[in-house]
Amino acid sequence: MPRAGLSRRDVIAAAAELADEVGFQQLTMGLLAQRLGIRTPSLYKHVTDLADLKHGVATQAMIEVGEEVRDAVAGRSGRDALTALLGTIRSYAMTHPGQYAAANSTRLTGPDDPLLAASNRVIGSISAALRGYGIADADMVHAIRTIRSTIHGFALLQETDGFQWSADPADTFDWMTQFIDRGLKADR
Amino acid sequence: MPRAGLSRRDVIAAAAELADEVGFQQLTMGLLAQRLGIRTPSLYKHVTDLADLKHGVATQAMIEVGEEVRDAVAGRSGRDALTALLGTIRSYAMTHPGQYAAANSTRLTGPDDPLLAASNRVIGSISAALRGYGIADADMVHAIRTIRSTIHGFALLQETDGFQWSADPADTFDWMTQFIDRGLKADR
DNA sequence: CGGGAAAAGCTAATTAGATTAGCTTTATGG
DNA sequence: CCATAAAGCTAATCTAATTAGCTTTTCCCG
Repeated sequence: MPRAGLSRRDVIAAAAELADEVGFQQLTMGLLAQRLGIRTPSLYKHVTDLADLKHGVATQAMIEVGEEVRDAVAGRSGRDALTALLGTIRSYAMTHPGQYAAANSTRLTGPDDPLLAASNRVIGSISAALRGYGIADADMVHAIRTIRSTIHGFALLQETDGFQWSADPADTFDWMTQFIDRGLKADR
Repeated sequence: MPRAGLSRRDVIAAAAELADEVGFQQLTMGLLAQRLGIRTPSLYKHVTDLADLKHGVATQAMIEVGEEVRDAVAGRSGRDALTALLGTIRSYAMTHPGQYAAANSTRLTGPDDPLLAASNRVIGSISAALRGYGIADADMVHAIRTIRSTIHGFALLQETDGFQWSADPADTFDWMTQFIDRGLKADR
């Protein structure tokens, strides 16, 4: 019989796709093996265990978010940059719910975790997007964290609870973007 | 042999405590049974299954958050109310990480889910806390969602990725509170 | 007081998933 | 061509959830 000829990269990519379909929590070795047309134990030739697989998906996703955000923010500043930043992340979260969840709910394995490096690249782009606001150095950390919290919270709440209320989440997102933009512009 | 004499309430309370210790995801029937001094299958006399148990923990937690938030906000307004609101939720998230995660990551089972009712009570308190800011009705939904997103995101980021952050998260939290306070005060 | 049913436990057995051990087959570089 | 590492496979183990069916308390009611 022919051989699938898989690499670690292939396996993780398939897992990422599967995670988007069934949810990151529901990602299972059996399901993935089935998807790849191999038996479950064969997966262990490519990943150490389920934790490693999930960590790989998280890292890959964070790298991708980092690239998209970098490109979105490039050449823009101030409100434009902020809008592009937030929009890109939200869009990623909506089109890749499993991968987004992976990227943002996976614990770091240590100080040399590639997920940390990828994460830092995203933070770098956030930082770049804020450059035009003239935020004091001392406030930068807080501003970045506030923005991360906001987007992340929004993405999660929308996914879990869907915002029971009738209003369109997209409108809230725009409102929130404007809210942050004004807040960052305000004298401090 | 004597009987434990447990009720559903007891079981859920023990599960909540356990969730705070080992993490909501790691909450297991076996661990809980052990904690209660009974055999695993006996738990099924009190809860339908693991999902029911976790949902019960989530609901209980949301009810508790609702009460704490209601009390914290009572008799305050404007910035005072906002600070009390945010501080209370953050404090709950820090002292009861498992229960906080439960309350905010559990999907509703339907429109008559008691978790939804509990959730709405929390939202009611947020709404009350914002009363003093004179926010237009049309903006209220967005303001509430923005605040929920912010706190929730903050709590989750701190928990997941948390100590990567060099600066004190408490400082960021204060900064964020002030940021929101100013934003809500601003003319719109 | 006595009986009996419901409640609360228990043991045994099944099932799904993850993981490990050890064997087999395919590619492929020399 | 062939030795060998990589990529698969089957069989077996282990943990956790769940179900079935039996036993023992409780405790209400006559």
